[in-house]
Amino acid sequence: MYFYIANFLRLCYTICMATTEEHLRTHGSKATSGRVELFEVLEKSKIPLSIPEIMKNMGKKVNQTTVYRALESLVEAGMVYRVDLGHSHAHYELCGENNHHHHIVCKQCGKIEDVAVCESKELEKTVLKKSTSFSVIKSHALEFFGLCKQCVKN
Amino acid sequence: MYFYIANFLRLCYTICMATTEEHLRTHGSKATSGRVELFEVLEKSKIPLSIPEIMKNMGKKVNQTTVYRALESLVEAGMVYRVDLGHSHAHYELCGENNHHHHIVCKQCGKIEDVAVCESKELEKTVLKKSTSFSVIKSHALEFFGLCKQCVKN
DNA sequence: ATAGATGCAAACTATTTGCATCCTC
DNA sequence: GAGGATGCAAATAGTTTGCATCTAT
Repeated sequence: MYFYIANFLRLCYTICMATTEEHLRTHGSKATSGRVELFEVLEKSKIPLSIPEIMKNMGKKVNQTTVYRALESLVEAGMVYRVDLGHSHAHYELCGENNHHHHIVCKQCGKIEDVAVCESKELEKTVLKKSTSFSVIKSHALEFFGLCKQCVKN
Repeated sequence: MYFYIANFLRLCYTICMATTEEHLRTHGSKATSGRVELFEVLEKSKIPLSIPEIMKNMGKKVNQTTVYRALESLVEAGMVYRVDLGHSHAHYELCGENNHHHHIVCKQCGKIEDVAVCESKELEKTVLKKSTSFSVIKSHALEFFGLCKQCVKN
């Protein structure tokens, strides 16, 4: 019985690894153990992570420079978003297939919540129509800043 | 004749200074010569400026720390916006009374254009409705990234 | 075999802090 | 006169670069 469960789990793991690795390769990145793990750290997180947070969440010790460079190439390959949350450092987040979203950040405690609202297509069309010197929009950033219920109470 | 023009210009200058100074004071900031000039540098610029750009545009030499601190208090007082354009440093821009707007940035050449599009009120309402843990929205950031016509050609 | 990925050291850039002095109100 | 504003020096944080070595394809 335990044998079968173990086997099943191993299978899951193999499949999961395979898809992550495949995903990296199809986007022109080498599937090194470091990048696979970096990818999975981002995958597990519900909110955008800073560089130190990413490094903390990786089991294996990785060099900071390597993380910067890996993220840079993942961003360029369109697998990762770089998010600016008004702190003076970047946060990173996986580009989900169908979960394009934005964020709302508490100015007091820093809490981050995902926001599903986005009429991106509409917005981008309007912007291009109004713009005099731009003809292509590749992406956009939309973040809200406010107070969470907890902080409003206090 | 020239005398009258000169006088007129002096009057304009005086009025302008007076309003800038008054503006600073009513927002709880002291109207020092440095802050007045910082304010006017931002006022003259059509696009958000970085710290080095601001310092370059100020006639008087000012310390970088002072600029950081002045901007910090102007942002807190709600007179200035801090804008993140995907570079790894902040840009600053005056909050106009009735010209709330956003930006589109060229990924290739860095060109910045203002974008008038914004259904802020609508958006913020929707966001609050959907959010589980937030009840107040103070502000939002919306920037577009793409390619300007010039860069598309090349 | 080769091009990309990594680690280390060091440079560079961005931002913050402490303290003494100055200036506006 | 008091408290905010400034300048200087130095610390801290964030990011980038060069180079030698390693590794996935």
